[in-house]
Amino acid sequence: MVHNIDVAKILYEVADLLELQGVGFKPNAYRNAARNIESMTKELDEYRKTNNLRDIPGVGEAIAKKVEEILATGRLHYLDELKQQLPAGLLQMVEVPEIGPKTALHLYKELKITDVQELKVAAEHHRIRSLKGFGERSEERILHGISLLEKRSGRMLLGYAYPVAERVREYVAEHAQLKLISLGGSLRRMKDTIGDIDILAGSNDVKKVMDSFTSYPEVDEVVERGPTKAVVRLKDGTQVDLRVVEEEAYGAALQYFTGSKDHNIKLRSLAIDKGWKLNEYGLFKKDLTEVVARRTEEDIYKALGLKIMPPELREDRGEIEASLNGTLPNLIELNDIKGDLHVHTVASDGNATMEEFAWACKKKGYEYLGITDHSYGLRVTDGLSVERLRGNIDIAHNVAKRVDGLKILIGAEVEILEDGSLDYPGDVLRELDFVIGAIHSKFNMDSDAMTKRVLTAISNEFLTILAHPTGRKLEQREPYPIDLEKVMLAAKSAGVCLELNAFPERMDLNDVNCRMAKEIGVKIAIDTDSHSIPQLDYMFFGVATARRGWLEKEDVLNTLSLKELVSFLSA
DNA sequence: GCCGTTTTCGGCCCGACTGTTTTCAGTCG
Repeated sequence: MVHNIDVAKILYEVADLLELQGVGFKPNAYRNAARNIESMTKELDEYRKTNNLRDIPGVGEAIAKKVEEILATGRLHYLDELKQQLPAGLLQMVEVPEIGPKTALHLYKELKITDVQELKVAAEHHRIRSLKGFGERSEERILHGISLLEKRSGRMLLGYAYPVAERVREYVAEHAQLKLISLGGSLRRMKDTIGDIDILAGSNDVKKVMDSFTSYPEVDEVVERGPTKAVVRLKDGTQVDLRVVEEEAYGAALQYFTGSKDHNIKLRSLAIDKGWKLNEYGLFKKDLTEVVARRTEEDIYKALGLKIMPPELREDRGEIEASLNGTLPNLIELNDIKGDLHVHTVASDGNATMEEFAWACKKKGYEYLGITDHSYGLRVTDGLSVERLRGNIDIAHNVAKRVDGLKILIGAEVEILEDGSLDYPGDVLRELDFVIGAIHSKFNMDSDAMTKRVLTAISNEFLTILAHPTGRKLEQREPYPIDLEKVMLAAKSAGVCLELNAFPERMDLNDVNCRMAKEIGVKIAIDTDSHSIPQLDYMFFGVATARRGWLEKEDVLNTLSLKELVSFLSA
């Protein structure tokens, strides 16, 4: 089966190639369609049975036809044609910072440069400076860009970028004595991966802010410094952008720099409908003489007839429409979480004891903690034999005597074997408070087989939670092929929960899949999969991802009180 | 290529910064 994400991928590629050819507007049309398809909560294959593909925003006659072809064949003839018209290496050239589609095409036409390697040689031999519009500095920049590209290993994970960004923000706040300073961009929207760090400051002393920023001890290179904007690169390669606006316009700027781009475009068209104009300095009457709103984000949204919405929702996935008709979700908050149901102790591959975890969770104000060491089948993690698993139960009894006010639930993260059976026999599983099932091996089964494997596990009467349901590892491993909709429908009728695993590399289910789960009506358990005490804090990012998936408190298992949870588990 | 209650053509978000230029094109977000 062809998944939505495969269709989107092809459409994105078409967009990139068209852009390279200098075609105007079409690339955006393809990208828009791809984005909307990517964020759909129903598979296209299913969707088109009851709807017209053209009902999808951004999909018209031409793209609908192409989507049909992709769904039928998994390929797109048009894309193959485009690929033949230009060398594939040009797409990589565009990845080099400072090289865009115009430059790449120009270099190809004038100097027959077809990939990054040839670009590097040409710059080193000073063959580029002879072109009109290029000079010595251009060659330096290109070489610098290539070296950065070689060093750069994709996007940063939210869980790791966030603390880095917070440290910069706090440093500048302290040194420039700022009150108005915030993270912006995809980091503020809590996307699971981050391209660079955006920080926004509101101050009427720009120089002081800029100086503080560029003097941050971790800064390796000041890439750019203008009157309102500076860009630095930290020693670890992270790029940080800072914008400074006057205090009066902070709200408008924060709204603008939080994005997303598509969210902002839609807001701007709302402004245009009212005869206004929206930019990072405020919401204005058309001739820019009169300010409608700009001091706070709330003012901006209110003036446009909207309720202010959490940054996590601002992806143009229906939040503006929901705000207009008063159906914005009341998103789950970190405080709603009453416990963590997926942690590994020293018994398997964790590095803290059950008691250490218990004290840490009690300190967080949790009501319960689920211990889930690995089962025997996962040897690399020193998975527990039945005997050692029973040892865990004894440990729990002892810890319970010392840590009062926190209920320890003994579970296990049990391997889902190739045939879908679980790694402990039923009479052992019966002794546990709950059971997490997970796949850690044999990832390369085809979609039908993998789906069947998971459906078999779901039909096991002892399974409580399906861990990291797609098996993806961000920047490392694609999700394994699986029919998630079938899995969710089965989980719903079996009363099994799906996990939102908050470990930064996993973040699985992702935001879009969480929303699909909500629509189908499957409960989500947000777990950290902690192997050490500090990792318990990943809950913050798990909740953020749940919020991006429009989840409310009642959609999440571990917002239940202990009493409610116990009754759920015994049902 | 898409879209629409200023609609079936003619728009398509908007501004900062840089380098190579004397007024702007390209990139980026």
